[in-house]
Amino acid sequence: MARVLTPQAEDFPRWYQDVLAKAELAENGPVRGTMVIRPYGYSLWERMQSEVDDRIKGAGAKNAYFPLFIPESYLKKEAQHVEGFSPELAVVTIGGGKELEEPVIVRPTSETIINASFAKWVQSYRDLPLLINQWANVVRWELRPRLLLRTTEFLWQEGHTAHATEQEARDYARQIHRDVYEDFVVDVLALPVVVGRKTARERFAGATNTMTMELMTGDGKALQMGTSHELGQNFAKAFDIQFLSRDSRREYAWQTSWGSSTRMLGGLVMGHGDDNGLRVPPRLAPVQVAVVVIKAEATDAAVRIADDLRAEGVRVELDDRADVPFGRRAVDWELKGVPLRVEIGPRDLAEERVTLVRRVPGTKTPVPLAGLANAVRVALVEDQVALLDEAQRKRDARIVDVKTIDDAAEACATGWARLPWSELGPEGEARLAEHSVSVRCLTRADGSMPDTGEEPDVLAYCARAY
RNA sequence: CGGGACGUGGCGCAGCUUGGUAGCGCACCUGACUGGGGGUCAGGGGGUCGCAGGUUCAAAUCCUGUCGUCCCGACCA
Repeated sequence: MARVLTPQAEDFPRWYQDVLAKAELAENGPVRGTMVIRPYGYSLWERMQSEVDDRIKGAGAKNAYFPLFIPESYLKKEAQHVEGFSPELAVVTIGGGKELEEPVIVRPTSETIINASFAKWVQSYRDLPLLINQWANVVRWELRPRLLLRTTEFLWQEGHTAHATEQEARDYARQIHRDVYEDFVVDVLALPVVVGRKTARERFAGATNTMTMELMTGDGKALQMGTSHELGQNFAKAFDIQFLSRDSRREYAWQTSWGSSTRMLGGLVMGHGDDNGLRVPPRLAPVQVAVVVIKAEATDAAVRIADDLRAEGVRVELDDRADVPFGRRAVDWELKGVPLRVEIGPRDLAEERVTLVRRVPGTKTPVPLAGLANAVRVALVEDQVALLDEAQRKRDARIVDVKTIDDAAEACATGWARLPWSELGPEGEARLAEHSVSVRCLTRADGSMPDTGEEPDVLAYCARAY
């Protein structure tokens, strides 16, 4: 078979687009930077939503919905926030055929509109903590869109919370980052992310602290997979979110916000794709096993096998398209990254077996019918682990420890650089920016999250970013 | 906004230098044979060559203008 995809560093974006198209995940929309998510891509997103939503609820937050349109004046209430977002806003000036008295913004994020509600909802310490999450689409008119990685419109989840104390807000932001984001990305997506703290330069507009997860892409760049912010009292003061404390004093709430988006779908492709298309980790896969009928006469047997696997709790799709050549169908499932294929044809039937094809190790072995359920169960577990291990090995091999800024800039041509933050500092960070290299995050030497930006001995991960 | 390319069936492209009535691959439709990794054969549909003006007997091709898109840089979940 001809090799159709080649993820070489120099044409990685091109390869990425090919995977998206050939695996039927997504394509560009008619307006620059917008996207069409195809049904298969959306089924992956639905699985992500479901897994993330479970974890969010596990952290005690509840889902709600707020308006798409935000009055322009709301954005302006928090000075850093408006400064950070104003270049990329989509503004509506006409409604119902008439010029609007006040333009409305299509939400780029919902801190302002949600906090306007919070101001009404929060009166007493008994109303806290207030833990809200929203699944929504948002619009940011970016200068350089890239399908799924940075689109003008994207789907995401954004959490917004208010707490009585700074410590409680800080703890909650960390809890979300660890128990929702890191847990999901590592355990379900099988993507090895570096978790750390943003420098002041890279912080979210309006936040006092931003925590991030950074993924290394196939071309050695960095992709931010999700962020959690401590907002301090910045928005509480701007929107007047005050409550009466236990000792009857008026206090401003302490807040957090946190988000993860359809970019994770792009990250999945970037992190696990290979020359033959996408590879989907079994825990995420909407289709874990494709049961492929080779010739029509095997259809009845295939239906039974599919039903048996479903009864075992496996997500199965039957492919009985006898009018499409077998080779075409095999390649289709491979491009889509479905973890396992169970192929069944006359030869298998004659010997009471099936052929089990595994996407991750690329093996193809005959399995007796009686042992299929077990073989599937084992393969799904092993291949989940194998994907994470492989991605981690590749990543670690391209992280270079350096001493100087020049060495860091050079290392970032092909991978990531790691050096003590004390060697770099804000000045070094600015110099790296001239090479299009940014400090992705700061971690302690043991990989854990620093408590403050001023801790000594923290390490800086530097890379070119998407 | 600075630098560089490109606009030709649904997608990807050739043709332009040297004007002569538009072609290839993929996809699509019909039929047959097939089927254990993008299969074969035969037949078929679809484009006023981004737009406007000019030169010419004749323009996808030459000239002028215009619109749009993409890539590299600053921004970013």
